[in-house]
Amino acid sequence: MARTLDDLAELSGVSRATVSRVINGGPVSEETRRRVLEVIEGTNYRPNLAARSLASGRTGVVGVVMHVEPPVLFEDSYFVALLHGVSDVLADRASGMMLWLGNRSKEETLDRILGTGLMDGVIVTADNLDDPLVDGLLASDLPTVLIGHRRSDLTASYVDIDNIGAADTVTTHLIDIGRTRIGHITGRLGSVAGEDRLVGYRRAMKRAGLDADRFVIEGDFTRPSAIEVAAKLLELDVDAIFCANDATASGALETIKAAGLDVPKDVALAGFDDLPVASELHPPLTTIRQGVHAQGIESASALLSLLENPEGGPRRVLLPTELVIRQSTVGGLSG
Amino acid sequence: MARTLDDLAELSGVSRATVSRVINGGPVSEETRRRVLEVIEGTNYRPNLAARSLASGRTGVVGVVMHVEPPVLFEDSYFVALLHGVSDVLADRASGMMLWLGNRSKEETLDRILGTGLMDGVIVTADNLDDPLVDGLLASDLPTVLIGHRRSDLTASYVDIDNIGAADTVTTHLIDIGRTRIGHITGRLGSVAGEDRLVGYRRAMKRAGLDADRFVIEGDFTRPSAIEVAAKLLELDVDAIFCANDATASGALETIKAAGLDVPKDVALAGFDDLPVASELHPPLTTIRQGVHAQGIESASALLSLLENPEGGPRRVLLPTELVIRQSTVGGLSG
DNA sequence: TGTACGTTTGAGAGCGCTCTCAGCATTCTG
DNA sequence: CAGAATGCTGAGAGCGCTCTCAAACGTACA
Repeated sequence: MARTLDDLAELSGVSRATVSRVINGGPVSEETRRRVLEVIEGTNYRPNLAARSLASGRTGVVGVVMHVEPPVLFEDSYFVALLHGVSDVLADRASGMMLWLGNRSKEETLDRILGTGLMDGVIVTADNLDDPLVDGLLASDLPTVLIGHRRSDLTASYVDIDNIGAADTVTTHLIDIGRTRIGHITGRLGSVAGEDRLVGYRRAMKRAGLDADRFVIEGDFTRPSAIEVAAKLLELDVDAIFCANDATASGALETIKAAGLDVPKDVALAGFDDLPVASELHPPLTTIRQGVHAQGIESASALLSLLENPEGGPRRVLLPTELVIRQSTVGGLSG
Repeated sequence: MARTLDDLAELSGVSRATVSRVINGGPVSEETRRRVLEVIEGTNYRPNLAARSLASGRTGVVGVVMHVEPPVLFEDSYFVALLHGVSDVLADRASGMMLWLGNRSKEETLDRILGTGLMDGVIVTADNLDDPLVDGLLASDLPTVLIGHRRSDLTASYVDIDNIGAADTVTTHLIDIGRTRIGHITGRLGSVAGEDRLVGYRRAMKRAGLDADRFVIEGDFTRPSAIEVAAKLLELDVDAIFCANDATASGALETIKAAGLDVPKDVALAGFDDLPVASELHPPLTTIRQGVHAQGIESASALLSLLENPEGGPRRVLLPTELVIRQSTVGGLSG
């Protein structure tokens, strides 16, 4: 069984270099190529990635960094959806995907990632305004694509959505259906999405001449925290709540129901993400569809494109969002 | 900046071999070790993993294979929990984790995994009775630990639970509270867990002298399918349903409520897994706690132990399960 | 026929590390 | 005190691949 290029070379009567050319698509005469391919066909030869990497500096392996706390990973299928999109693209075009989760501190994780030196590039979720892991990756010479981005990531490649605009849109929808005492359970403050969605909420409220501060309460993107803080919002007698994501909305709904109130009659409810949970709630949730799977796909494509053509400058993709209106805000709808 | 072992060797006035010994814990005099470590401290030297791998055949990278369809990955936090447990252990003791999902066929995935040749070993979920991916990994020379196992995996290392016993236990619980027309929505048939839980259900029913076939209906571990098939079970006028997992129970609950029936008064309901969703349902779900996170931890530990000491024979771990009784079967309970 | 050029191929020098082997110094044993 | 055992170190041979360089062989043109 042929194990190395030299074995193949001997079997097909050419040099190692020529076999390498056949495998990697270098210039080889048709006849030689055919002969070598025939030999390869007959063996189960697999190139040794370590050797290739050592010689060429490339591995075909891409890193995916999602430095999130376990509870968030569980609670919110956002990351799973993202991962799925990324892996769809990588499975086709890269030879492997290394996953880095939030098991260790960001500093340690950064150190490991750079220390491995086995990846051609990384995709990293940039949730936080202040994030040494993202900073470190951008500062390194490892090609990096961000999912989400901070205003400071001027020269980075990223895939993102317009959080401010989308939050404005959904808040405006609540205003349009006649609500005036509209609460907002924020995402984790300090996170890009959390802060930006708050900005969008404020913008819409102010434009409508409504109080933009009184009904804001801090959440952290998780359902349990929403269950807790939603009660405080109800004490303020709100007639609508815009939640920073669907998991938060699911928690708020729980609290609203427990208080004996009706959605949407007493309190209209809206989320953000449009993950499967949104359509499974009772009533189904009005939310912002942000195409998480698409974000995964786009970020992986951007990274691969960056690797193929490093000279092409940073890749920047801003994906569209869509307001999905369901019965949690407009009760009469079917579906 | 020191980039290679030779750089370090020159800087500290010893040979490359000695520096390598310091880094890898070989026999070196205290003084030399101290001097070399001092030099290393001053640089940000990182060993080149590709070179190390090429020379030693080891990489410190471990593969995790979860060949599941995307909907399942979303629906069921089982896999996320598993991944979390695995990564907790690997983050400490291995240098990286490659993830392989179900983006391609099992044959192709197998080919890629073996082709990469970059992993010291793999952990693979062995869901299916018939699984070419698992067969291929076991037949290869890549050290492999299964999560779940088939009866045919006689010589393999695995981490598993007693599905039959646990299903018997939960079914017996339904019998104990006085139910006689107990339905079962199976997991995906063809899967080890699905089949074994059915066996456990049958065993308990037969022992109690109840009809073990009439109320069995096929599901596939997903919530949507459960919503659909639960209706058929209700037509048979069941007074309890044992669902093959929590996601299935969540779907069944939806259907039972939609039919205007009360849980547990009219229909008692039980699941399997004890994922977060179980305690979030209304009423909270009686289920089998199987410690998914622990399974992840155990499987990773088993693999690392296998890598450290290949002579030690296969590692086999059978984890305990626990019946968790909540209001979906015993209405009067608090909590 | 001679020169120039393009195409195809092979030789060989690494890539950065591990690991064996041998050499030397030192200590222990009888 | 000879000889054996032990501890530490350096030299050097790979691991399997890529990639540059130059050779060899046409072919085209003057």
